Amino acid sequence: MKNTTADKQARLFKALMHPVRIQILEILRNGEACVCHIEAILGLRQAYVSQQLAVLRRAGFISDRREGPNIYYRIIRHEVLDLLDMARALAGESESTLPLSAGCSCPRCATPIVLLERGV
Amino acid sequence: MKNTTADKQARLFKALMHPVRIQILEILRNGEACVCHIEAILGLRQAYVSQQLAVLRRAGFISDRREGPNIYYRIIRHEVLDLLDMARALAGESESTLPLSAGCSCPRCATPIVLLERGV
DNA sequence: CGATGATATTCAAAAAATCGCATACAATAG
DNA sequence: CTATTGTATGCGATTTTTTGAATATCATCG
Repeated sequence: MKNTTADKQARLFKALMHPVRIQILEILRNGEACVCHIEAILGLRQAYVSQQLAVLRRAGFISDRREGPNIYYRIIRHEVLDLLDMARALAGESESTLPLSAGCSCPRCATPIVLLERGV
Repeated sequence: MKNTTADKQARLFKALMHPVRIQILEILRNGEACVCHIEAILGLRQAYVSQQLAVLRRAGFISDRREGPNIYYRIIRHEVLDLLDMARALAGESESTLPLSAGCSCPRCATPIVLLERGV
């Protein structure tokens, strides 16, 4: 595998060239989320979401953390969000219309908002 | 073809996911260039360069202008250079090492530098 | 221990991108 | 008009990506 500057740049863009991966990053923009959460928001199968998460992980954009049976993903290279913003502007879109909440069964979603706000 | 915000963003990244196209944009960063020029700098065949230029043109990043037998390409969405810069930074590279001059037979290249500087 | 729920990985088929070759086209020279 | 030069496009073989289905793993509960 070649490793010029252009190759490295191309690999980053390659990881972003898929709408589902872009939507996943938009979800993670608001903070950690478990797979079941992403699955519920996007209406996609678990295995498929896991695959796309793996691509983003290999690209170095996100990382994961296990909490009991759930695995929470988060963005570790926040610059990638700037890339998304810039591309959105170039595409002539002002907002990314994405449902950000979803009813999934992970403990975080199951916990009433009131308690979350109290930091419980 | 779907047309959500994420789809549009993905199409832009798709046009940038190839090292040769990134290198072409880096060449055009310095101003107009004809196909023979790009061909000479990158050491690629003419038909191949034309194909990559077509992808960049369809993505709306560049435009062309005919001058006699030569066709000069230029960037029309300069924001794309910001995307390249940002990706380069994310890749941990500070400079794009790219030969910017080349000996090709187009009138512009054939004109001695001295004359170009005088605006001839 | 076995069962269950959450997630990851593997495999294969379908779709798309890459890239070389041949050819078409436009402009100029003769 | 014909030949030549600079460029574009069409076609096909190869490679890569996508996507679903099946399976594996890992933590927890009983």
